[in-house]
Amino acid sequence: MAAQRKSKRLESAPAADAAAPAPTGEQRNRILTGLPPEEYARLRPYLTTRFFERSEPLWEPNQPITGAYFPIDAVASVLAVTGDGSAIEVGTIGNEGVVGLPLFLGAATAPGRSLVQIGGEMAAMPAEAFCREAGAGRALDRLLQRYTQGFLTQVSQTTVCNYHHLLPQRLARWVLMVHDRVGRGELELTHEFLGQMLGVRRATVTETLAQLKRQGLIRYRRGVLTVLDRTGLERATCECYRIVRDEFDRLLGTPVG
Amino acid sequence: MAAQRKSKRLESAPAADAAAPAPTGEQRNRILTGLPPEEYARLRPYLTTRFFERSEPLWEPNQPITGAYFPIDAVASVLAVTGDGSAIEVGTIGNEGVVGLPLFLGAATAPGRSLVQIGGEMAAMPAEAFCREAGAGRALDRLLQRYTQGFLTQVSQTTVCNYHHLLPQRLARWVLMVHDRVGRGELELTHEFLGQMLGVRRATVTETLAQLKRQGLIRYRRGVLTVLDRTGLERATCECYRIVRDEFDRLLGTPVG
DNA sequence: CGGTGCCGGTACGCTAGCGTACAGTATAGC
DNA sequence: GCTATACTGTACGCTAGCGTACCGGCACCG
Repeated sequence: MAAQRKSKRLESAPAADAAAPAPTGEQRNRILTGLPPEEYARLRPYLTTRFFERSEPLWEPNQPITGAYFPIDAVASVLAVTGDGSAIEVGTIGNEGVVGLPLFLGAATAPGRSLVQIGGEMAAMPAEAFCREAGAGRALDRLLQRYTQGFLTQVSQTTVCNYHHLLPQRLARWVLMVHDRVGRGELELTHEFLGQMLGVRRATVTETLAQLKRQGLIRYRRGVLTVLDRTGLERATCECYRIVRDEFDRLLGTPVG
Repeated sequence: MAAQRKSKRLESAPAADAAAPAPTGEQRNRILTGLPPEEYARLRPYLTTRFFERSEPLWEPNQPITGAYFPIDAVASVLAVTGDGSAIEVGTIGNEGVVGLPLFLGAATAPGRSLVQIGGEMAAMPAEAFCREAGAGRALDRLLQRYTQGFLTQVSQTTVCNYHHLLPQRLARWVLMVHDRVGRGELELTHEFLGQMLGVRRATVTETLAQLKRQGLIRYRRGVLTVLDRTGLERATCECYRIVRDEFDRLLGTPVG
C-alpha cells in the first residue's frame, strides 16, 4: 500500500512537469479531484496555485483566517498553543485535505496556529468564496464533512500517541506521515523545527534522530532528512500511524482511487 | 461568568422539577434550545430521554454508532485508544453539545470510545433519524458545524495541555469542565476512573487530589468529589480552561443567551 | 577568502510521573 | 453484624525527557 502510494507519485510528478497545464497540479489534491467536474469548474476561478515557503504562517491565534489552502506537494501543520508559549502540532495536512476547516465549520478565527511545514505548492482560495461554496449543499460539503471526521481522528490519535508513546515511535510516525504527503524522500527541515512540532527539545530530537539513523532508517545532513527504509520506519512506529491512515482511506477512498 | 452559569442552573433546575412537562429536561441542552421551534418539533418524536449510568458505553472502537445523545445533566466523554490498551480522554460533552459527531460527519464508526462520565439524563436519538435530520440543510446543521469547531478546539487544547502542563493544573481543569456541565457541586467518581480519563496512575490521582484538598479547593470521600472553591480552582488551573470555554461561548453564544 | 550565523552533537544534573506493591477503611450484600 | 469488595493512602526505586550550556562545523554573505 505504501508502495502504491509512492509509485503513484512517481508517475504523476513528471507528468505535471511535462504538461504544466492551467490547473497546475491541482489534480493531485484529493479533495479537488473528488469533486464532480462541474463543481470543480465552479471553484477553478477562485483558485490560485503558488509555492509556499517553509514556516510561512497560514493563520495566527484568534486572527482572521483569510483563505483555505489545498496542498499539492506542500505539507501544512495545525498547532495548538498555550498562554505560556509552548505549542504542539495537532494535525498534519497534505494533498489528502485542506487547510481551513474552521471556515467550513463557521468560525472566522481559531485559537491555534497554522503554518507551512514542508514548502511546496498549494491552491489557495479566498475565505469568502470558500465559505460560500462549502456551504452550498453540494458535493464539496460532503467531502469536507468526511475530511473533518478524518482530521478529528488524526487529532485524537495524536493526543494519545503524544501522551503514551515514546519519542522514537512518535518521530517515526511523524516522518512517515509527512513522507506520505510530500511524495519526495527528502524533507527539508531542521531539528529545531521538528522539536517544535513534536513539542520536545531540539537536543532530544538530535538524539532520537541519531537512533533512527543508526538503524539505517533515515539519513540526514544540515537541514535535509532523507527516508531510507520506509518499511523499517513502519516497523519502528506505533499503530497510531496505521489507525489514522486507514481512517482517512476509509473516509475518502484509497489514494489510488 | 462562572457565577452566571451556576445561577442560571439553579433557576432552571427547580423549574424543570416543578413543571415536569413532556420534554423532560431537554430545554437544558444548548443544541436543542438553539433550534427554532418548528425544527425542534420535528425532532421531538425521535427523542427519548432517560437516565444513563456512569461508565455506560456509548460506542466502542470501530463498532457501529447507534445513536446521538444530547446530555441534559449527564456528562459524556470521548476517548482515544491505542493498540496496547492505553487511552486518554480527548473530549468532554455536556449540555452544551451532543455525543455522536462522527454520525454528523458521515462516519458510522470511529476508532475511539465514548462513555458516560457522570451519570444523568440524556435525550437519545437513533442514528438514522439523526443523520437524516442533521443533513437536511436546516438550522441543526449550522449548529452542529459550529459545535464541531468548538469540539475540535477542545480536543486540540486538551492535547497541548496534557502534554505540557502539570497534573495539578490539568486535574483542576478537568474538575472545572465537568462542574460547568453537570451543574451540581458533587461529582460521583473514583480516583481510578479519573486516572483513566487523565491517562495517569490511580496513585498519582490520589496524591494530586490530596494537594488540591490541602488548598481547600475540593473535598472528597469514597466515590464523591465536591467542589468547594470554584474561583480557587480557576486560579489553580491553566488558561487552557478559559480558552476552550470562551471558544464555546463565542461559537454557541454565552450560556445565559 | 574570511567572517558570522545557523545548525548539529554531546553532557550533566534534575524531576514528574511510572510500576508495583501493600496496607488500611468505607460500603454493600448477606 | 460480618464479610467481601471496592476504594483510598503511601512508599520506593526507576526512567524519559527537560533545562542549560558549550563546542564544532557547514554555508552563505560580504
